[in-house]
Amino acid sequence: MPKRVNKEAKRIQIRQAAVEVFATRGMRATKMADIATQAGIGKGTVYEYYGSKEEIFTDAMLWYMTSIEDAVTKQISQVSDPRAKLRSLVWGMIDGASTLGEYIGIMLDFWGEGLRADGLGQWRDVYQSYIDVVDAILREGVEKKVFRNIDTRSLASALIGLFDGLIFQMILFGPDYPVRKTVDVLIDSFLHGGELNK
Amino acid sequence: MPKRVNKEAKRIQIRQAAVEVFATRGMRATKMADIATQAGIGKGTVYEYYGSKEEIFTDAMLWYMTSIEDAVTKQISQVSDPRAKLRSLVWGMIDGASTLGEYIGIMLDFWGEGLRADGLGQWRDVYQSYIDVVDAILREGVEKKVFRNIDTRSLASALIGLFDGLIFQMILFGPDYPVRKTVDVLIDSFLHGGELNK
Amino acid sequence: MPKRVNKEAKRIQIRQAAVEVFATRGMRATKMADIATQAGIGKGTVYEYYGSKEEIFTDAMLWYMTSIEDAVTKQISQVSDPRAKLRSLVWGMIDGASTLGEYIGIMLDFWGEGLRADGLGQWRDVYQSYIDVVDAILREGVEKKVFRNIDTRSLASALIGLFDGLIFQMILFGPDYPVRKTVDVLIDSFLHGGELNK
Amino acid sequence: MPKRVNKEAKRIQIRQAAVEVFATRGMRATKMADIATQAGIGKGTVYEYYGSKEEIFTDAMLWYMTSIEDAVTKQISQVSDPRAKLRSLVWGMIDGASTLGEYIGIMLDFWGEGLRADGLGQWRDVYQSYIDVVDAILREGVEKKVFRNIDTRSLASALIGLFDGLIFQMILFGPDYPVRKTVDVLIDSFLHGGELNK
DNA sequence: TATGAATGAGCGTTCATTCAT
DNA sequence: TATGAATGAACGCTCATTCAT
Repeated sequence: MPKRVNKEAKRIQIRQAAVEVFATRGMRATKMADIATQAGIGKGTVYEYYGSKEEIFTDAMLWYMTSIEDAVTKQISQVSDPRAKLRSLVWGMIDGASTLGEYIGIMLDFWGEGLRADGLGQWRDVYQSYIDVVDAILREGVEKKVFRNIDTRSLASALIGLFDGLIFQMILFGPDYPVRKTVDVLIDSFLHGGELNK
Repeated sequence: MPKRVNKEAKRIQIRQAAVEVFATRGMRATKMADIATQAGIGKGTVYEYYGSKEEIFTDAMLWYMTSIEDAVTKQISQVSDPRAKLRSLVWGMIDGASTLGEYIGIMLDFWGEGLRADGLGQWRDVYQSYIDVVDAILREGVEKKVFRNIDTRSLASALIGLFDGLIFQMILFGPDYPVRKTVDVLIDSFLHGGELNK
Repeated sequence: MPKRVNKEAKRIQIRQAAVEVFATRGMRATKMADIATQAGIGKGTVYEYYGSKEEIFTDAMLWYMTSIEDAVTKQISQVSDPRAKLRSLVWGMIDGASTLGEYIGIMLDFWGEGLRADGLGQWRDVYQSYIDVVDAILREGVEKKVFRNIDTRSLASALIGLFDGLIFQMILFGPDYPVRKTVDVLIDSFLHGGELNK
Repeated sequence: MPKRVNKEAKRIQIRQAAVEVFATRGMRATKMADIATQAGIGKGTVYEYYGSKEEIFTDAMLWYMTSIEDAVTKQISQVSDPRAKLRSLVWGMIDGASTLGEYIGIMLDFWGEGLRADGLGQWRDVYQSYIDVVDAILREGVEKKVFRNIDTRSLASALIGLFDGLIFQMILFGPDYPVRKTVDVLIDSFLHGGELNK
């Protein structure tokens, strides 16, 4: 009988290795040999679990995005007040990305490569799903008369966009970039308005 | 030095051609031959004006970002009220990107490739410059007591991030994405606050 | 030695599976995995019975050629008249190939691959054996004064060559190719001569 | 200005190199690097003239077959008697192949690879063309009452098949194989019939 | 100066074979 | 004995860059 392996576990092992090298060197500069080496297996073995480099990339992307979404969902489930939920949401996203910490650079490739080719559909689904989560919170807030009667869908979209933009600057300016302060300021501005008096 | 002028004109011609193909196919999928063809010159000639594909890419990136900044600066110089300036600023960014319209896909590569390699420094400068412009507007508003006493630097950073995020969604969701409405809602939320009563 | 029998039976099972996939996809395009799957056994098991893909191929080739030879021998043993024997011979070859019917495409690989590498010797032996059979018939005919005093060896070689050429055209032109008519015409021409009067 | 090259001449140079290595090692065992080396050029240069290995192979095949056809056509144009034409035809084919002499082994690949994939159509055309030429000679002989009223089409097909079979044996048995005698015997048998008396 | 023919390092992928179980 | 997971040598093809003209 042949060696028994946990196929799924090995896929994860490879994906993990891939995320590490993708994050460091970028998708294009990452060679299959790099992934194999990082995973501690032979080059050919990678192809027993993934059909192509592209497939690994897509899988890594989905896993990463889903991980963040999970972190977010977990965060917001612990509070009930829409205002707190909103804060919690943004923090969840940031923390989700930060937990995956050193791999955050992989987002660059998600943005750069993920939209080319056929990945667009899945990518759109992931984003739509993000937006839906935020939208739900905002609508709850409006219903509970905690938020003004805003266009929740647009605002949700904007908040997700904001999140991406911040991630980008985290990467651009490095670990010294004060994400947390920036986020706090922004949420505060949103909640209380920036205008002095009207 | 009439030659000098021609030299510069040809560089621009090449850069323009490069932007077009980069935007359509993406940096990695763009071959030097494509750029040469688009520019209507020989493949070898490109190397008389640029040392490498990388150099063309960086130049295109800088030109694109600067173009947007110019559009913004022009927009905001026409109004004086900080609130109007803020709106004008965001609109300027969106319009800047929209004027460059069909090339917006190039942003994906700027994010994906621009930060790898040595372009990071210049990239940071460009962003810092963007943030400075926004910061100036916000500080002016605070000084004029139009805005609350907010952390202008953080907010400026956040607004720039928001802009990037929206550009991304414009690309992701295609021409049907309602950028303008989203932007309006967000600015409105910022100015007047989302919370119902305080 | 009951194991011996099983061993042999499995070799045949594998060879049969190999012939099927070789005929369909061709030797080079056939993967060891295909043969294993077709044989309903594991990939590694194949190596318990054959040392290499090359070895399977050679074995399949020899079996196929021998099968045809057997069909021929059987056919001609049923008649005694040299003329009838000659017809019977050619028909035997054609039928032998046709009985193996759908696998006829495998001949392409026998011709294309069989002569490279070290298979040449065995290949020569097989053909020599074919030629000897035909030669015997012709010599018998000459001795019985049924055929003219021809160079039987050369003619035998030519007839075998003819057979190969027809097989090739059967493959090339597909099932619509009228082998039987062509063969009839040829044998008739040989027996009665093509020239009108001498 | 760039170096001026005779594109067509270089294609021929590459094809020639390809024929040499294909004949020696076989199509599958021939590496693009081998062809390049043989042609005295760089590996990448080959791709300036041919899109793929497959394309080179097809081109070589067509050229080879056409060369033989040309030799045949030339041969038979020099005689007028159908009997002489028939002899001349077969000799033309053999000589055509022999002139291309040491490359005759390439026929193995033509048979083995040429029928797989999409080469089938062209291959069929080439053969049909061969058969047409032979058919014309035979029909002329029948019309001139030199040959019996035979099925010329079938016989033409058979003669072409015979040719292939002989080529095969030339390869199989090597330079000592007496092609010429075999051919002579066969043509003689055809013209005068093998049967002693009727 | 302008060109495009030439180049070869480099990489994704395949698959026959091995071997631990 | 039987298996299939693991492997890495091998190869077709790409394309940025060079340089002879």
